[in-house]
Amino acid sequence: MLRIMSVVAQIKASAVKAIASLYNVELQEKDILVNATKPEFKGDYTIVLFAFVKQLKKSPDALGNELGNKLISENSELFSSFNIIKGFLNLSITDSYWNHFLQLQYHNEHFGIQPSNGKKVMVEYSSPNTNKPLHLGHLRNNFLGWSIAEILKASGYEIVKTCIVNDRGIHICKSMIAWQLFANDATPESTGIKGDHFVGDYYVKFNDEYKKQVEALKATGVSQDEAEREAPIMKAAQQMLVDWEAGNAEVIELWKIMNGWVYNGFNTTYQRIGSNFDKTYYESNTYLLGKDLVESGLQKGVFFQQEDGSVWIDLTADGLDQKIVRRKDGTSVYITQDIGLAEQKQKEFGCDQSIYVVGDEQNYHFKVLKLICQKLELPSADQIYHLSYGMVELPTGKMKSREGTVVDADDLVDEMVNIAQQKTIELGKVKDFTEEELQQLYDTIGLGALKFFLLRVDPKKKMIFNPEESIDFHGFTGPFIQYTYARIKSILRKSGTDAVSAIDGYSSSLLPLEKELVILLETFPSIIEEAATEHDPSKVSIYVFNLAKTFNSFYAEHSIANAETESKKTLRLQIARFTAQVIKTGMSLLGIHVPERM
RNA sequence: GGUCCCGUAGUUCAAUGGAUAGAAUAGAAGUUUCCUAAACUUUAGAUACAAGUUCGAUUCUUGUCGGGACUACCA
Repeated sequence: MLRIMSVVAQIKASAVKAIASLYNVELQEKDILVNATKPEFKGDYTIVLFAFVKQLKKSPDALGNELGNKLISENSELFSSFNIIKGFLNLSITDSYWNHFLQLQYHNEHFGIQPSNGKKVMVEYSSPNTNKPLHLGHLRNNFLGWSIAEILKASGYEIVKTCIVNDRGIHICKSMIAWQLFANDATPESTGIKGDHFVGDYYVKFNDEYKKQVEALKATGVSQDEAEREAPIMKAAQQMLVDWEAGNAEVIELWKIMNGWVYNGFNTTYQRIGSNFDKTYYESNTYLLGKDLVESGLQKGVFFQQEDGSVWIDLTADGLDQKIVRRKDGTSVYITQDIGLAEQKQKEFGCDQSIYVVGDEQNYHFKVLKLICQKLELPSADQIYHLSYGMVELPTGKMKSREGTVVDADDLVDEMVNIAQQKTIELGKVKDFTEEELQQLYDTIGLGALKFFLLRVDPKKKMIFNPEESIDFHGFTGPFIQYTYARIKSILRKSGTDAVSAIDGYSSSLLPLEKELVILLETFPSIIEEAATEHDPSKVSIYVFNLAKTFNSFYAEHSIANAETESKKTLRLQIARFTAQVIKTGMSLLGIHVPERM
């Protein structure tokens, strides 16, 4: 595939060359700051001169003039003119360059997609517990994981998507106990309740009953602590965990049945939101991993043993605390499992990087995990990358299941799809669609709105979701971009896309909005690159929105089908087709579909 | 107590140390004989506070005030 250097890269390269020949000074391309020129000034791209004024011992104006003249004389096919304002060298790119670029790329369906670079990256995301259904936080996690995987794929990496299911532990036993006590053999089938919700309901029932028992005990005069320890239902759950670990057949059987219900529910949700994994790990299989590493760590002197037999690592020299890695009863803890799992993944897939999409509440955990792996000199150590994302919060603060303020994933998806349906019917533009096509359209729009809402924000930052106000379908939203796409496709259908052909000579001049669009389109590959290196899908979201917005202005200002001349019509059709292509690719990097009509 | 993160229009979000801090939404005023008005155009509105570094600070440093996370022999 033909790879063209981006305009910005060309500007940097030619500036380095010009400065070398003018002043005999060797600069690096990264030393040269090139920005898009602000709209109030003439030009397309701007070189900021201050950075090397001192080094070259020139006044900004003199430097700008000499550099500007040199650039134009050496690169006449690229630069048409320049001006200098207060230390900023504004460069205009020739229309013929933009035309040439457009002719080369407008029909390229893989524009922005890099060929394989031979490297493999693992992305772990979702990581649900099997005692309750998925919620809004899981959605952000899933969409981020999916999008990062797509963005890295587009950057040339091979991707392995994994999920670790937390399917064992006291919380699962709580649901199981409550089911035994209160269900009277009810099942998701008998009640018609989705499996994960069904099991989640018993988890809630457990907590209700537990609370009652604690209160009852306290009424008899025991302390809060003791009541919490002695509540019969809690003791039953703890006993069940012991039985599970001992392999008690009856308990294991029930555990399998209830987890099966939950997996059915999860699968429905994953399918609905378009998420999947290449490999799913289950903690019931991995929780014993890492034990042997504790032994070797002890021998290497990385870990130390306390008198009670528990094993620790001292990270105080690294500014962290002491951390336990094996309990006194010999069982391993969460972090030990994670060390073992990291090694397991490494052996199984041999990836160059392993990305964990996990909330920022676990920043400390991953810092410790990486550090321990490094101290143990494990091959997996340097591949660990924690893609830490902020929590989704309500205006009132954190979502709390105990207070019933959790926004359920299935409910939210349903709500979004319903709104999409309602608005589509109101507008009445697709009355000829079949029922199946309509359902698909509602899903596309509803999920598009939801995914875009969660992916338009910098992943590192926490974000606020207000359940009182539904997610918007206007403005900086998924449906806005989908609508722009559908509009373009409509134009192309009416004109016949095959009619688009090369225009004569690359000489036709571009109107401001035409040029703005071509310039934006040209930056798409570098946006993907930036999103990949920063692990930040919001870069793509913002870009695609700006592209759609610019196209809509263009569309309102200039007619495509009834353009002034035939060559203008061809040019605009090419721009429109190219824009649609980039919107489609960009949205696919976010896991969002675009409709042909809406 | 310790470690870390965050304070930008009424609200939700942008801004690799660069020009007059961008958008969206809510507000005000407009646009439909013509390619989809889920659109377009115009308008008003913000860097918590105080010092410092710099030609230049939302961005870097320090302090103050406010908010949050983590600091489990839970996962």
